[in-house]
Amino acid sequence: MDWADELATRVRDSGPQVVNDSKTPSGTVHVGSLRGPVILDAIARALRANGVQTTLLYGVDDLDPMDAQALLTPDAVGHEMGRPLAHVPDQAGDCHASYARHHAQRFIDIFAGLGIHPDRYYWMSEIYPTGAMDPYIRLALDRAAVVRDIYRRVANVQHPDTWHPLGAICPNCGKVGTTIVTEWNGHQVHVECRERLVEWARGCGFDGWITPFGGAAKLPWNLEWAAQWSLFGVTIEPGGKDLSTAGGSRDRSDAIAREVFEREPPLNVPYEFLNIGGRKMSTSNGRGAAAHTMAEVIPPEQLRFLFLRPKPNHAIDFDPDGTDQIPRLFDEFDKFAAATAGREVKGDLPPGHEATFRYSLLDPAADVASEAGAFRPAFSHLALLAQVPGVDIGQRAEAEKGEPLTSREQALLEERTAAARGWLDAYAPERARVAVHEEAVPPEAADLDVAQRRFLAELSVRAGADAPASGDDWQTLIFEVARGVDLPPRRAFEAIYRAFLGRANGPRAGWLLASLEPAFAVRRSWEASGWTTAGSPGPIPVGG
RNA sequence: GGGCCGGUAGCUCAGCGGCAGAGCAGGGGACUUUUAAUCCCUGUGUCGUGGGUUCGAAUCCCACCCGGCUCACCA
Repeated sequence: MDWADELATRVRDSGPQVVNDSKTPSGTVHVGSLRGPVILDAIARALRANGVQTTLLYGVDDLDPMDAQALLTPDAVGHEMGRPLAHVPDQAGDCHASYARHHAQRFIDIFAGLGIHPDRYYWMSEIYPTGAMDPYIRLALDRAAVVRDIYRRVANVQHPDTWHPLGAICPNCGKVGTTIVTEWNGHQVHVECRERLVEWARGCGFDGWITPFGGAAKLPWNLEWAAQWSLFGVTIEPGGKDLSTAGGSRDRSDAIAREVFEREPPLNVPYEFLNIGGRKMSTSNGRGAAAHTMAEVIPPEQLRFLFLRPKPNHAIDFDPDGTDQIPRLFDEFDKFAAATAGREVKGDLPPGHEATFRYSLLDPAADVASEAGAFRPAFSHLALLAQVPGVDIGQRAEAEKGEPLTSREQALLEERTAAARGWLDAYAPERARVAVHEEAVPPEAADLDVAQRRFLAELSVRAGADAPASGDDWQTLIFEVARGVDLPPRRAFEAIYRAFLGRANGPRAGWLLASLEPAFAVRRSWEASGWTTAGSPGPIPVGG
């Protein structure tokens, strides 16, 4: 991801930078909408790494009108639709001051979990009453004709000549989505709260003059955006493709910044979205897409990595459902970590891979070398171990590493194990699942050759006699018996996997068998061997 | 209709003027404690199509085809 560092180099000599983004807290968030904030954070980190004094701002546009009734209780729809989000009561009733606070807080909590810590959150519902927006409101009203011209020219939207760029909050019903300003006399605006201005909310019919300052009115979206740039001195602001399209919101706000507020707009970093399975992300496209599920399965650093690895203007096609994309994401992350730690890695690495790793870390101040060098067991291996009862994953990881895990590595292991379990629950393809076929000998056992069947028969007899109790006991026995019948260990293990799991490979066989009912282990070995008490190998009684 | 992104090996993608690449999957082999481990070997693909520029094009230019997203009301 050299793009962030390139950007930083580009603005290095332009003085302090203010990076900004803002969001309307209209409701729930899906994973894809986190790409913007992650990019925002990476830009801020890259600027700081390049010695640029940087302020990271995040705004909550909570004076925007409530326009989604899905999250309102039915009796609240009529009264609340069209009112500023900050004035709508919290529907969840969990002690937030408003609907906007509730949703914004949930969003902010996600930020923190992803290592995103803006220097300041600002709330438009708090900014307007201070009068800070008044100069911009005045400018917008004075230059209403210019604004109308911009809409016509840039966005091909023709407003009536009486239209003024201001959203007054109706002094009678408190709604902002239903009002229209038709006149401005330099002190006051003429407001009409129309019953049917929009389909989604009802106006009260108010008609009169109000003073539009100090929180009595808000600027419409495109003007508010441009005014924020002026108010906060924003120099960089990434924008999703929904805004950054030609003739779209960003173009309009850019023109407004230049022609109405007379300020050069900030540098845009347009970014693409995250698609699920080549389709637009939504909670309805399958079990795979739900945001909370995704967050359970992908730890924060891998989620950051997912967003930061591709260039911002490349769409991310993520399809975790029934695929190995999540294990691959971990493998790729581990590869970047290994490379950053200076270890030899297979295959190619994109330019700037060290930066990608660094900016994927949760803690901006983390010791990159130590993080990169930390032991991380392979995700797919964990997913396998997680399916075997009685396995001590911590012990296994330690054995693999060859020395005790540090406390950090212990934490990584736990996080990753939880992710693996979540993946198995929600997304994993059938071939990644391991299940003991309890009912009958799996069909895959039919492929066993005579030597393997002999091994299973012998194993059954010996296990019946020795009663191995632990995984180690079983493991030793397996090797012993294999040696006894002159079968290479690899083929011996394959025989066990086919007989019990119906597949050619699996988790450590000794521990697998130790986790089963001893009588069952003995019986199944015998059944799958096709041996009879008479001692001759007959056909294997294969079941479903 | 406008905009953006993509179309390179079975899959995921890198390469973006100089001999078509990697990972994974697949195939073959080695390994007597190996556990989807490790190691070695294995890639003949109209680089979406058609033109053009160039000594040389997957790469630059033009046109087109296909796929996806997005904007065309508000935010």
